[in-house]
Amino acid sequence: MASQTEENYLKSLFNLANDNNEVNISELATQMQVSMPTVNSMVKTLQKNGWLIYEKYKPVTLTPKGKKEAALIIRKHRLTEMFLVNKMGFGWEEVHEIAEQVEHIHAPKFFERMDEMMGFPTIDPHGSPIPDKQGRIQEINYLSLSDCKAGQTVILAALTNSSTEFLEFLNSRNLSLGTELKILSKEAYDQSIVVSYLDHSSETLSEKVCDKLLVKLLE
Amino acid sequence: MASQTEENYLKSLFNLANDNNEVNISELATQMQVSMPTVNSMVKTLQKNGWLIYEKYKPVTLTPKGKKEAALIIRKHRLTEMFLVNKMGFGWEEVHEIAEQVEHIHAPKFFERMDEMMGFPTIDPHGSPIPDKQGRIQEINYLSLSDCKAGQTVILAALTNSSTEFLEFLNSRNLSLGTELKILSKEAYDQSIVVSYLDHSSETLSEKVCDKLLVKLLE
DNA sequence: CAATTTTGTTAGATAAATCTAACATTATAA
DNA sequence: TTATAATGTTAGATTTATCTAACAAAATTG
Ligand SMILES: [Mn+2]
Ligand SMILES: [Mn+2]
Ligand SMILES: [Mn+2]
Ligand SMILES: [Mn+2]
Repeated sequence: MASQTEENYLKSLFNLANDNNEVNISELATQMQVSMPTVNSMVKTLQKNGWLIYEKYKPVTLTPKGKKEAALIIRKHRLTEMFLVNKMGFGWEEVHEIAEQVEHIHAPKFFERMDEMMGFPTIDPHGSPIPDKQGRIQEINYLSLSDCKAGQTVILAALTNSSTEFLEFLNSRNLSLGTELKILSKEAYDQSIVVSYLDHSSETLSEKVCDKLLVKLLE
Repeated sequence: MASQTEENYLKSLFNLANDNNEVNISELATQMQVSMPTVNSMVKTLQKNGWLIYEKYKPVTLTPKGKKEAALIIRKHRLTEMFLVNKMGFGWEEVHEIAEQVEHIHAPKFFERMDEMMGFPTIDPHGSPIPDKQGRIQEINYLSLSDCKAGQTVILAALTNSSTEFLEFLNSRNLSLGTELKILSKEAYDQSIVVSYLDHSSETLSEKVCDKLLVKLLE
């Protein structure tokens, strides 16, 4: 069984993996907020325990076992976030920190009950997919709002970043998942987009914001 | 902030404390399932951090700060157990192991929401009192079923032991908190008691079982 | 009270997870 | 293509939580 520390490394490895499933030591060090020697020694441990493949001076790669374990921790994280929002009344900006701790609890029934009580949700409160019990993730290909054009109507479906600050910004504008946005115009100079939704007849969203909003095109 | 390990020591210290608030190193070692030298070194650490008073060859004593911290961890444990039973449909025999992990989560709002959702319960699923937010415990003086006499009617209110095995024994006899028991007779030889309750017209409970059943006398 | 048992301490070792300083390799760029 | 920068490794130290072996103090008992 992976330690809590190892579990956090596995999650980061899973999230950082590129198209070749590779992760560099330096990226991992940055992500985990530890020094490179710490990562170097940890990847040796993780390899010894069968979670990843490591060769000197090469990027590391999760084994299938490591990938599944990571996905199952992410499953616990996202189920917890959804439970906190749907069953306990938390805001989507409050749940990440709590889930970061709850994800390490070893009690399959606890998470199965959450899952059942919520009717087996497939996405978390930020629109990210919840891996299934086998650790499989259904990847959905949303469009970034930045790539949309004036005249289109879209539905806010997910976020590429779920920091508390960004979520609080969205709260301040009454933006939540499922909101239908009409794109009124797009400014060529700074790529900002003007949208209307609900009782907001005209709201300007900067490129920085639009990049982080994933949407479904209506039709 | 106490480490998870320190938190578990604080809980054990709280539970083992005698009338003079003292705990012996050997008791603590047994309870924590570690060696005496391990406890010896840990109590020095706990003293250094202000959780207890330690003098060579003397039993240790929690400081008020240590006592409060312990009570607040026990509060999280018992709130969790109650939440698992009342809001998530777990049996009273399934919740201790999960609560043992959840009690270490640092997220005051999480436990406050549980508390709110349950309407501020004062006892856990095994009848033990839930300390308040200040770490104060309301001690209730129940009677042991062993000390009751034939002819008396009592209500099962709490347990002195909540091991899974004992809880499963109680389940098998349909005994749960709140059950009204009529004491039909008491065997002088082995102190066993014959009771009737619900649709059980005559059930014999050994002294070993009666010792662990805490009851309220009806009038 | 002296012998024995129980309880507690010290010393020294180990494993996990981290660090800094120094060095090595690989990648980038002048 | 060599100098420089970026990335990665090694060595050695630290902290936390644990252990066993050896010893010391306190309590119990004959
Ligand atoms: Mn999250
Ligand atoms: Mn985590
Ligand atoms: Mn319990
Ligand atoms: Mn615990």
